[in-house]
Amino acid sequence: MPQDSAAPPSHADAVDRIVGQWRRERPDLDPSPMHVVGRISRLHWELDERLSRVFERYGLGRGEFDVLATLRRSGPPFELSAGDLRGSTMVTSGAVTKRVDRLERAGLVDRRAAEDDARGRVIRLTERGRELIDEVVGHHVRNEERLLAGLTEDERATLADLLRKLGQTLGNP
Amino acid sequence: MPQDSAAPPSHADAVDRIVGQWRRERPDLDPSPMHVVGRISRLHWELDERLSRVFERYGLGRGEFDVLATLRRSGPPFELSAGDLRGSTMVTSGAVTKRVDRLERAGLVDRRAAEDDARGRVIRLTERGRELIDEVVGHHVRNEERLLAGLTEDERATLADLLRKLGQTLGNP
DNA sequence: CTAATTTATCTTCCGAGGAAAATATCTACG
DNA sequence: CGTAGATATTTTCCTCGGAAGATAAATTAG
Repeated sequence: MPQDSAAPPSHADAVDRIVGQWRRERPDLDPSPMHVVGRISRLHWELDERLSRVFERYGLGRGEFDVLATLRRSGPPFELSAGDLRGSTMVTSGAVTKRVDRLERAGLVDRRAAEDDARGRVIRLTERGRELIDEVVGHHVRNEERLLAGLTEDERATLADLLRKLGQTLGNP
Repeated sequence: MPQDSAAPPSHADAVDRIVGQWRRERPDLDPSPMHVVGRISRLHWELDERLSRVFERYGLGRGEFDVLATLRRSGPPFELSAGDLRGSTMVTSGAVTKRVDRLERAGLVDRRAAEDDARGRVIRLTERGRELIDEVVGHHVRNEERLLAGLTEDERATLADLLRKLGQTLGNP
């Protein structure tokens, strides 16, 4: 008896079960895209959960970490405009304002008017902010490394390439 | 001149640029896990954005869609306890209560006491709810299909397998 | 059988971020 | 130069979901 292409893999996960339910209930639909889309969604949820634990240990939320990390990796003098931060962090301008508010209150960044454009504001890591993010990022990447430890080097590379391609072709076949 | 394993791919994306920044700023760290983790995060964001558009066209948010879809794919009689819904949708019990509140107000589900356990509540799709979710799900899977159109069948299968494996080994190497 | 514990759901309070309006400033054009 | 329209950021109001406590009912211990 030949293999059925719809046969579940040897170790089914929650997404396989969901796809199976849809096949049974709606045989007119092809739910196979969920194998990719649903897993990205679930993995994001689980990763976020685990990565947040590290941030919390330092009194940071995901949003604050993102801002600090964006400033840090931009290099000296560790400053960016609010608009730059919005572009890097994929949130609205209002959210950037509030994230920076919290970080400013905590003494991790400061704000000043831009020299050339009085509408603009320059957000800069303070010394404390730089020290903190440098420490957190170390824990963060080691945490990520640990989470990926179940995949071989080759698998990670293949996965990264496919995800890159998906991101670049999303909706543009 | 041999290839440098750190050389960026021909078509770098935002994550490649971020990893490059970290390599420059923190050469003591290995930011390569971000190639996978960072892309899952970004893809989730973009997918959520695009998938939500379909839900909005039917006056639904992601949360409401999740509940309706979970009830629908569970099969006749399209009813589950609040606890079952919590397990499937990865939110807290309070969030389930509120999602169901909204759906109940919209006449898409109804709630009744469980027969065997007076603490329990049974949430069931109404006729309108079933009709609506059946229509939305069709659009939804076609939307997902379109979003994945840039990947070949083989690439999708490989991607799905790697994501499944990652989910199953997360933090358990 | 009664009291303590556990379980299922809901309620209350709060924080994060989105949408859109409000401000302040810059740029262009007549 | 002066005003209309763009642009950068902040403010206001609102929704969603989390955390933790409240309720009510089931289960278990004695």
